[in-house]
Amino acid sequence: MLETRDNRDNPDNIRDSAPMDEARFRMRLSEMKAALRDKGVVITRKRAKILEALLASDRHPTASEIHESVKTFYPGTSLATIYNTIDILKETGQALEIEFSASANRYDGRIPVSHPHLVCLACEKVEDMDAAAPNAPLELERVSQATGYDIVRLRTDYYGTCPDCLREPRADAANAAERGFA
Amino acid sequence: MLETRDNRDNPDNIRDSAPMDEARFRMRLSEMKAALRDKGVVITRKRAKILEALLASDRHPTASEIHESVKTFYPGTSLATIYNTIDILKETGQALEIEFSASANRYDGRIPVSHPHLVCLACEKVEDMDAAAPNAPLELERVSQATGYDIVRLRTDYYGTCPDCLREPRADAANAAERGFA
DNA sequence: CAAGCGCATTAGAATCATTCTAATTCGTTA
DNA sequence: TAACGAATTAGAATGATTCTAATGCGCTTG
Repeated sequence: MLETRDNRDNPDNIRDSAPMDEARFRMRLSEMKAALRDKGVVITRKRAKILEALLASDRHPTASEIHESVKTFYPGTSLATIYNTIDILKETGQALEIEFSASANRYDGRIPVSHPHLVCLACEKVEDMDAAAPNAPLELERVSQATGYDIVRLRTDYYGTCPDCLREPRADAANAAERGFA
Repeated sequence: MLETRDNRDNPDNIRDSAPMDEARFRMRLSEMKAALRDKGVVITRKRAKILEALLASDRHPTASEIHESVKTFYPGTSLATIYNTIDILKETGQALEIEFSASANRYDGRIPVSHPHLVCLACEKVEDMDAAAPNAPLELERVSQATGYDIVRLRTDYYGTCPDCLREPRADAANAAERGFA
């Protein structure tokens, strides 16, 4: 079930929770594959499905959610394979890990460079926020200068309750389950 | 062993890794205790030591680091007590949890409101960055307006390598151990 | 001072995401 | 077809955190 978009209601909306359109999806997918092949990584059928599952989800999937999705095509797939592939994606800069300790980590393959996220504490969904992204590289440079650190990545997350959960304050667990990865 | 400060070298330095001075330490400590008492929380001797350990560390301690520290005073102390107390601190807004999934979470009792952190990927130390803090509340309001979320917290972390680790690129593990919680 | 109540604390088990290990399978090239 | 290396696997291991059920301690009240 696709998420309803509220963007019409608010012209200044800086949320970006929409599913990718077909063209963008395919472009990003071949971009990822090309980047992997450049590093000598073989794109197996399972790995291809993992990339697709990562891109198809509009809520930043967990390893286990990707696993569920891939298993519908290749039932025997092991969770270890998902983690292996995610590791490669992280190493090659093709996916961003969004760490959570309470629950499972989530992954962003759509926009692998640092950008802000909106995290809903009720349903645990993670949305991209495009607005502030452009100045991120400058920001890294500025902070490196000021601190003496060699800064390589910036994490910016806004935590709160999303509009959907504000509207229907049901049991958190049920709410979260309802939005499960398709 | 105290951390050497490089701040003299750079007047624009926005790092804040110095140990608190005695006066600030005591002020913040009684502030925390007062806040807890206001909520009806009993300040036991163990809990007091936990607060002190949290404030005394200049690298944002983990639960286990706090545990080690408290055990030098009360050897029988259980890790569960540390986690219980941290939970209370989180609930009452007196400590900030900095989540990591790869390793243990770290806690900030010195500045419990959202502010940027510098995270060293080599030695895993976490430093406060004061500079950008003032506009954080405005930022929350702006993002709430734009997204329809009810934003309650902002997390901003800069990841990279700290000046010390850049200078002496030793084995990461040894480096990290060397800076252990005192 | 004694009795009783409730919170604090405990040890250890349970949970859960992630990583590791060692064995097996697959794909490609010779 | 044979052989090699990489991909994949099941299941064990790890490690932080949470849970559970029992015990202890301090405080109040009679």
